Amino acid sequence: MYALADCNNFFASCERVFRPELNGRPVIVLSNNDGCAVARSNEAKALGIKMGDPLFKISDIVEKNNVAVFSGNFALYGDMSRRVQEVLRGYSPCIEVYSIDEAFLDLDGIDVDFDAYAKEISRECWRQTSIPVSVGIAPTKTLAKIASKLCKKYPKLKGGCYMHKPQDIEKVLRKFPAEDVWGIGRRMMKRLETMGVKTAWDYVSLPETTVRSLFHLPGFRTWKELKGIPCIEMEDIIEPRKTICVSRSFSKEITDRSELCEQVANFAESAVTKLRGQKSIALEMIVFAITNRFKEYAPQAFSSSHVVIPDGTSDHRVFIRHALEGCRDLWRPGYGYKKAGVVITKLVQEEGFSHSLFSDMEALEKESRLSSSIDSINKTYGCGAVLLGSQGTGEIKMSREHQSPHYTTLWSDIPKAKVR
DNA sequence: TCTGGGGTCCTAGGACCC
DNA sequence: TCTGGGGTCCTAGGACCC
Repeated sequence: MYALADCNNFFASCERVFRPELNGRPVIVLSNNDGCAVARSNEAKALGIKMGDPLFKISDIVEKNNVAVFSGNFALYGDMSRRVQEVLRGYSPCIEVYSIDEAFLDLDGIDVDFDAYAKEISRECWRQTSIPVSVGIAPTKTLAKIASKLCKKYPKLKGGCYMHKPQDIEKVLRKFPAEDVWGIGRRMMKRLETMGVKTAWDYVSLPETTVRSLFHLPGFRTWKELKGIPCIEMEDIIEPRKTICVSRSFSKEITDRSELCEQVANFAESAVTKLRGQKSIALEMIVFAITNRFKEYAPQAFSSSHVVIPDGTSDHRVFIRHALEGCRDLWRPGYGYKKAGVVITKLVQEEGFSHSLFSDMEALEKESRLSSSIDSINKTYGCGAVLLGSQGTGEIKMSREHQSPHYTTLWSDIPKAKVR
């Protein structure tokens, strides 16, 4: 059996933990730059606010209904996520953190009343973190996902749902929209519609040969999982990332090359910090900058530069130097760049990596010590405590007008309690 | 005025090998 | 006239996820 624990309206719920007066009031959380709604409380969903709606398009609804609006506060969400994971670890020795707000638990070898177990996990998450969590338990990951969605729909399930009898599963799948199944995306749904497939049960009822030929291996796996045959395994060991990307949209378009370079230096610094965090070495990267795709009449550009790092590096200064070369190379005058980023496309593990025969090992050693010092200072005093000159002030040009305090990650923002 | 960010996997096709 | 057979690796593009 597998459990899926999914935090309800996660970012919005995080904001409510420290602002309990917002319970009952619609809450939305915005993407970077205060662009789109990326999380909505149930009340906000009921108002018709959709995932990804740009704020300026829903400003009427927001004002009329006194919606509480927050800029994304990812330090807070990351920390709350970690707290929920801690609780979950108490319920299975094997957990896979699938995303910031979801985790799978392998329940193999655990012999309990699973329905009660699911409800207990949910209750305990709430008790320890004040985050509402839906827990679905079923014979496959795909079915566990569906079970957890049922919890959100039916409050009487008290946050936990165990689904395992074939006749129960059939009953659920007959009513469950195919497009809400994990693994069935928009493109696939379009094809399914033309075949008359509307529910998960319709999909399961397709012949195996049809599924395999039209939807290949991924679609076939989903089909089997819905039938109760597990074929998506637990990925409980954290593997190093195969690509690392840091990109942002700017609040204002950038038309000056040195300004763009400064931003790219900051993205590169952030990327190299992630790289070092997983003990990898970068061999290639792509630096890109794009214009505002929504401005139909403005000249459009997707400028990018492919940078090869011959000896590989995980050094702050060397990496940023290469990123800046890329940035200068891709720059085209006459465009207003709205977004840019750095993607590390080829990386290898530091362990076992051999430098080129002609590398200056002494210089490398020196650089490596400097890089480690940068890491430890920034770790102790916070990201951006030490910067390279090319990063300017270290700030990314973004608007964040509605950000909540860093309640759990900054000493200065810890809530104060008065004793009377 | 204003529109997010970061990943993974699979497949087909080309290059190259013997 | 007639032109093999089997591999691997890499990449781009498409699909999916949150």
